[in-house]
Amino acid sequence: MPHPPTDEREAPRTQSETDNSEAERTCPECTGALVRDDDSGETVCGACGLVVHERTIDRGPEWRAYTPEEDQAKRRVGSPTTDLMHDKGLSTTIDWRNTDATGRTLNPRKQATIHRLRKWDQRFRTKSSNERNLQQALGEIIRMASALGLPTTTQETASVIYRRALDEDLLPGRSIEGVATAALYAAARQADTPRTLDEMTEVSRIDRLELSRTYRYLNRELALDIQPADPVQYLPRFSSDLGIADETEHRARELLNAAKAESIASGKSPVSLAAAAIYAAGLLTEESLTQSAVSEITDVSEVTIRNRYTDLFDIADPGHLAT
DNA sequence: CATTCGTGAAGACGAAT
DNA sequence: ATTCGATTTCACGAATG
Repeated sequence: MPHPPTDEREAPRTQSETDNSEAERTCPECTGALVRDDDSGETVCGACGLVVHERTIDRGPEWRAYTPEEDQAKRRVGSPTTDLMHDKGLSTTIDWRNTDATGRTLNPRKQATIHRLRKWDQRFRTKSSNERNLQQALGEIIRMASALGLPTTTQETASVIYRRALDEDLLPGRSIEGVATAALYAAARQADTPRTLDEMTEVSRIDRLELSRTYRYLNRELALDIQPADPVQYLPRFSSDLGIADETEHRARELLNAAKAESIASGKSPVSLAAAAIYAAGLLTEESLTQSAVSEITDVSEVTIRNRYTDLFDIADPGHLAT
């Protein structure tokens, strides 16, 4: 399946470039300061060495052809070399002696450099099997993320989390798919665009229970420290899925904020509260929203919606019931 | 007839032991 | 690993419009 020289360059590039502008100046993993390495074109964390941004990837062919003959001549099989492969397949080994090729001892500054190189060389080689594992996981993460409409930044966060899990040997006994899904779930929550467990399991091959277990495991072992989701974060998505008026969504937001202020929200499932708030707001704005409709798209049972939305009315403003 | 509301049994989860 | 308390869900029937 040869790809045409020109067509492929413009089409499917949409969101990825635009949001790379002046992103964060600290490492997402250890919050150390980021350092720009001009030799490799990478941005690297000064503290833990995490590579944050690799060079922009150009998936098109790196050559151009102006005649059919030229096209035939330049066409070849395989992808262009990219920076995604750390050594482009050309591994080397570094000697352990602190001498140069003629046997002379290196000066201290050079020794330090070599020491660093050796350390990284070691890491790269011992990680080669992990890298293959990572490739597969990243593929899954990207696939699921696009199915859920999650942006590239979230995918990057997910891959960082996955990498950490890999580094800490958290994988044995767990499926790659499971950890990948859990990492993406965690990343979505960290980015304040949470997806429900049910939504995740729809695009993943693992079931809800395993996802939930794996996520908790990651959360604890990696000390991800993710706060419980804010119900408000679910509102925009649910609202647009239900096709309700802005007015209604706005009322729902007010109800949730009131609930938060009265600390009614703690201990309850955030998704339930969001669903209940939408239904309650629908009553207030006379929008014909049935419990079953809300239940349908939020995956919250009608019973729970009933229980929660009465709570919301209780604390919000007891005078509103007549309208 | 559709929608809403209430109830009790049952499952799942987090915390504590 | 088990137990306990709170929350959510399921199944059902009743009331309301």
